[in-house]
Amino acid sequence: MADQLSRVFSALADPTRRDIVARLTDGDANVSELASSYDVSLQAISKHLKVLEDAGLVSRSRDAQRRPVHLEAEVFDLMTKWIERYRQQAEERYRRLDQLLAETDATRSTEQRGAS
Amino acid sequence: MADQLSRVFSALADPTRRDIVARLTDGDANVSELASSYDVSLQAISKHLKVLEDAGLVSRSRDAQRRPVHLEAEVFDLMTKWIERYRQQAEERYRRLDQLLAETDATRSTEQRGAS
DNA sequence: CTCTTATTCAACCAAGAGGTTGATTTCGAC
DNA sequence: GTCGAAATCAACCTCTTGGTTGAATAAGAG
Repeated sequence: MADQLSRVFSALADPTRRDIVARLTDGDANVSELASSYDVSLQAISKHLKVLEDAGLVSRSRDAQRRPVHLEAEVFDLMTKWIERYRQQAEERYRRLDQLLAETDATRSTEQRGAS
Repeated sequence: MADQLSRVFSALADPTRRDIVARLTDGDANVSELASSYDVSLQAISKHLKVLEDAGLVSRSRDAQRRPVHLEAEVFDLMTKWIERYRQQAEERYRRLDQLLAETDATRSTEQRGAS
């Protein structure tokens, strides 16, 4: 479908799916266990889990008829890396801007330059 | 529409919009400047910017006919907080599990307890 | 085997997303 | 005032999404 980062962000754009993720930090759970918390059908939750699985956010094993859902924490790093990169770049830019503004007066008298 | 967290995740689920965000870390840009980088219409980019603005990821000021787009870094914190909370909880859970497994032998002889 | 439980598959539907093109607004330049 | 550039609005189209219900599959329990 799309790249993984898109799938991860897209998966977490839904409140029900974010709630499922939150729930899974307390431990693995079956589809029906998860479904009991929401007022949508079991099939709807099954679909949500497929989306989370495709994004790599959860994995599913097998225990008789049950399919325990397990949270995969590693994928969060992918997002964190993306976010932090741009957040830091943005902050860096503000920092440089502040510095530039602060230097405006000072530099005028001494007249020194340095390429970024 | 939806809660802000949903809007933010949803906004970043699109590769073009993520690219726009990346582009904006280099500095503000007009709609047409941004649009020139992509092979979709200006109107499509205008729509993308509206989505980013509704999510609080960018803001737009006015400079004659131009509408400079500015990246708002603060909103990233909202996501980071959400992600970190569950990532840490998940890691915490693994840590406790490891500890539990490690204690299984040791505790058997000394028999001491402590509620978490 | 048959029954029951857990889950998925399939078909369908309404609403939303992302794209298009054409018209309209907003402002500076002439 | 008129022209042109920048951007948005509006109508439309197609594909996706999140939901439904009903049937099918998988696997333990009787």
